[in-house]
Amino acid sequence: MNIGDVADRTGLPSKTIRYYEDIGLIHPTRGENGYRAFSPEDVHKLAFLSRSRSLGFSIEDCRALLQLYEDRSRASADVRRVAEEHLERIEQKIRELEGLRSTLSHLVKQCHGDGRPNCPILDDLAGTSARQQ
Amino acid sequence: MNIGDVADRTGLPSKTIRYYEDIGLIHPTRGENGYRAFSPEDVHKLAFLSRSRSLGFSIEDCRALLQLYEDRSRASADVRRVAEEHLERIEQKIRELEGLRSTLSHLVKQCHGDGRPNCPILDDLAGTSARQQ
DNA sequence: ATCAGGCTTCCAGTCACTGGAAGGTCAAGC
DNA sequence: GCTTGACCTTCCAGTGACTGGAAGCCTGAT
Repeated sequence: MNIGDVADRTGLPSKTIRYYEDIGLIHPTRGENGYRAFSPEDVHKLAFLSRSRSLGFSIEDCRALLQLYEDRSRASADVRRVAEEHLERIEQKIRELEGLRSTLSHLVKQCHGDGRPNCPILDDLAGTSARQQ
Repeated sequence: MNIGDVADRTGLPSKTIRYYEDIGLIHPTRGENGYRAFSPEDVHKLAFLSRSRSLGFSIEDCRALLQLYEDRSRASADVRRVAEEHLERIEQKIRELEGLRSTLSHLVKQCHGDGRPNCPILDDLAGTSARQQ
């Protein structure tokens, strides 16, 4: 299968698929014309990568997960650990963003947002007012 | 004031301060020895940038906010719009991450995480099981 | 024969820094 | 005066995960 068809099937752009080959995630063979020739396993791996990336796993996590997937004797605890660490990073990020949201929404509410120059948001940024949160 | 003192005062690394000069956010003068000489206004601007960045504003947002801050005749509505757009991006990001958290925590809960190879997480990634969410 | 569209490689750019190398400057101590 | 160590300078390269674009080959249809 050519790269365009694989792109259509997996939802990954051709550019991304070439990039995944560059960094050694997949190893498609080549036809006589120099085109990449993707096997069903290649397509399957790419679908795996597409799903993993859409869940926010880093490329290196994806590499590890793919290796675990291909390792018939792996322990599910290994996979679970990767997923749990990722989940913790996501939860940490959510907490950070919620803090920002709280501060920003306070500031936005305080700003009358009319044509006058006085602005509590700028006052906060400049440190000329007591900080929210 | 030398860059190291400014770094201590603003909490920004020296490298970052030099970078902010490179991209035209600040314009410190130079002493005879070639060292940057930071005025109190420079320090104030850097503190403004430090605070804005810590609230997650992009560098380009910061540039706009700094310009608004220095513009005595600006309308607070302009500032408010920048902040509101940023707030919306943050809320969007939180929603995305909450979706990921939900999917991942389902998967992690389903995985017994012992030494056996059977693993619902990999099954999901490989598309061999019905998807969560 | 020609043309559109798909394929190839390679290079540069994104964002906001960060690390490191190579070298100039300064203040203190001997 | 000399050394030492902590500063400061510039410049280049790397981060993550692509993305855009240029230049050129290949294929299938008209």
